[in-house]
Amino acid sequence: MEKQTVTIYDVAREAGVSMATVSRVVNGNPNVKPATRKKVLDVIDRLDYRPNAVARGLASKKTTTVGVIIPDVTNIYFASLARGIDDIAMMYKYNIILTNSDENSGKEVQVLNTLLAKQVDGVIFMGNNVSPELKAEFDRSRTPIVLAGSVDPTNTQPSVSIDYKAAVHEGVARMLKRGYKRVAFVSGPLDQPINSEYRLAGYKDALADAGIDYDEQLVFETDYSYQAGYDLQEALTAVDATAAFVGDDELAAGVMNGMNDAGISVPEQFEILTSNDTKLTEIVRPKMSSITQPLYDIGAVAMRLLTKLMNNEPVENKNVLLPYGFVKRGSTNSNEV
Amino acid sequence: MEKQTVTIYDVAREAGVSMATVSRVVNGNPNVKPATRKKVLDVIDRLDYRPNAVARGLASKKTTTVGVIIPDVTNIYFASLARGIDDIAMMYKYNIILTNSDENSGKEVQVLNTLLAKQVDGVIFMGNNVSPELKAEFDRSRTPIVLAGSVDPTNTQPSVSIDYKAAVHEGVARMLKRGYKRVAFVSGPLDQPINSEYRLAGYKDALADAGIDYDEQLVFETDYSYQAGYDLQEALTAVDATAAFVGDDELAAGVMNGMNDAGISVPEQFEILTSNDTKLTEIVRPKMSSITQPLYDIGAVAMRLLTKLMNNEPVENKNVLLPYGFVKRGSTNSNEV
DNA sequence: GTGAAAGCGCTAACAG
DNA sequence: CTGTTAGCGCTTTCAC
Repeated sequence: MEKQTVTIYDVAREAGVSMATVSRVVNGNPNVKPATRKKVLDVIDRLDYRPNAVARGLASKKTTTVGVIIPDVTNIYFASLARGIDDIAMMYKYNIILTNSDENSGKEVQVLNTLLAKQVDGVIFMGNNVSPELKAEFDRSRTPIVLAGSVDPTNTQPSVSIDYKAAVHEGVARMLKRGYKRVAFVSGPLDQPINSEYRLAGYKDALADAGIDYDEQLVFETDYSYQAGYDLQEALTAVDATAAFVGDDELAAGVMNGMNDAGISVPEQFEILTSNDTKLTEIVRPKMSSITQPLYDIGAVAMRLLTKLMNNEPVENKNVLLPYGFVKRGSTNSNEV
Repeated sequence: MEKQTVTIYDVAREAGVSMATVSRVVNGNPNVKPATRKKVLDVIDRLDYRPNAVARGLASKKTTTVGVIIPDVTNIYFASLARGIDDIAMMYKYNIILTNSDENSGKEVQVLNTLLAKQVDGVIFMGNNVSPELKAEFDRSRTPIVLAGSVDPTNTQPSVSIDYKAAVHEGVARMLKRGYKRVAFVSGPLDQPINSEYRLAGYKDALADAGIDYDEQLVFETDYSYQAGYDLQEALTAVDATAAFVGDDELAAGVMNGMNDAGISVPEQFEILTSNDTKLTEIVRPKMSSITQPLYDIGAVAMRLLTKLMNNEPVENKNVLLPYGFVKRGSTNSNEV
């Protein structure tokens, strides 16, 4: 498996200079006479020399690669963040080692360890449940780790996300204000803080504001799949829900299709407000009203934050909250979302 | 940036053995007395030693990481393949460096080079247009490279995909047989061989079989976006197309929604057959009939093939074609797809 | 079964 | 502006 044949020695010899000089021109060190620089560059070109990044990493203790832990690339929400991450990473000359975790705590810990073993300069973690073991690893690591589109209630780790609680609070409040008294809350697993401590909390706040009693029957905990949403129709109608806030777009699309297919038309007989404003919201019919959030930017800003951390640059705010908003589309009735 | 503090020396000293022995136990070399193995393992555990993969890579010339070039993670089709790739990679203890190329030839070449500089053990390339420059890099590289869900007409590179030409041929033939004489062909850029030399060729074959003249007016070349499909409605009706084969699901969703929103109902007045059978086909209304292909498996098999190539294992067939099929859903009329 | 020693290819002082 | 010299942390013969 000869991947690399020509080394820095070869070009040094060919160019009649020392390897230190070759290293300098390769690294753009200005302390090289233009003439010798050109000479070296020519040899590099002729020999098709390509610096071995592994050797470089060993000597410099920097690999210019960052690890990215993602629940599932196949989920458009996370994929959108990943795209933002990769673009900024590339901009700053970093590469990304991407690994799917399936939100499995054991896998997350294991994956983090192999990333650290590979000496990544930093890691971006996406996932909604930072288990105690994972948290312990985070704390132990001297490598910067930032959370993207994810929250850890302890707020002890750098992160980039939106104010989920406030967003849901406001979104549900708007539905309530329009007279929907039986607004269901549909989300992924409630053992994920993002669902329980943020979204559900926001939902409860909205209820409280409106003077409506919290009814546990209206809370539906499922997994994030389309099918799970689709299958919710019966349960939803059984409790006379007339609207729903849903924590994930694919899940919401399932709920909507399930309702419509059962003859309960959205939005006339049932309103839906979803959470992530992914392109899915535009593709389904009716289009879904949604909380809006800058998906790409969450990833991009997280990566940018990470670059600062990796370079020990000062960071004013380690827990950045990006702005959210609302779009009114076909799954809700009012003309003000 | 002290990422790593304890080295193999430390554990060797602590355990009272040589670093060679530590290396042996770490690598599962059987030539170590159980007693010393245990002793070493204990120290490793106590010191929380984690082998430095970079040093390992330099010494062994293997990094256990493979590069993956993907057009865009945000595209559900490619993301599905990527998931298959990562799962199998993980199974074989490899990690993935993922980079988006946007199908930009210059970027692809550049990205491939940085991957090779990072000494990846292999690379998986997804992309539908292997430019001459890229091809030259492929040929020059001694690192195995396999194409996944992509084709290179020269068939000179290992690859895993389906028989696009035959699939389209058969799909269009079925529509034709049902009396749709004006079947449009909608695809991404025709400078991509997958669209011109495979899909369009299959379309033409079907036409020829049915004794229908090829009408260039029915061929629509766009980009792969939802919006591009949506905007096609006028052009499609202008040429009296009564059905369409579409080369991408998101694009197809656009075409379908564009038609329906314009009052031309699918499938009653316009049939649509799409290509990738991603989950999008189930989420839209009506659901879309599609060519089926084992997305996850294409990625998985490609990665498996790559592992063999990386280990110099014999490979019977370097260009594997996985089976395709058809699903009849709501966007076509017949009861036999 | 275990140790000593020579690199892997490059960066980073330190001289000059 | 350029060369010398140590390593970086680990794998891998080659002896014993």
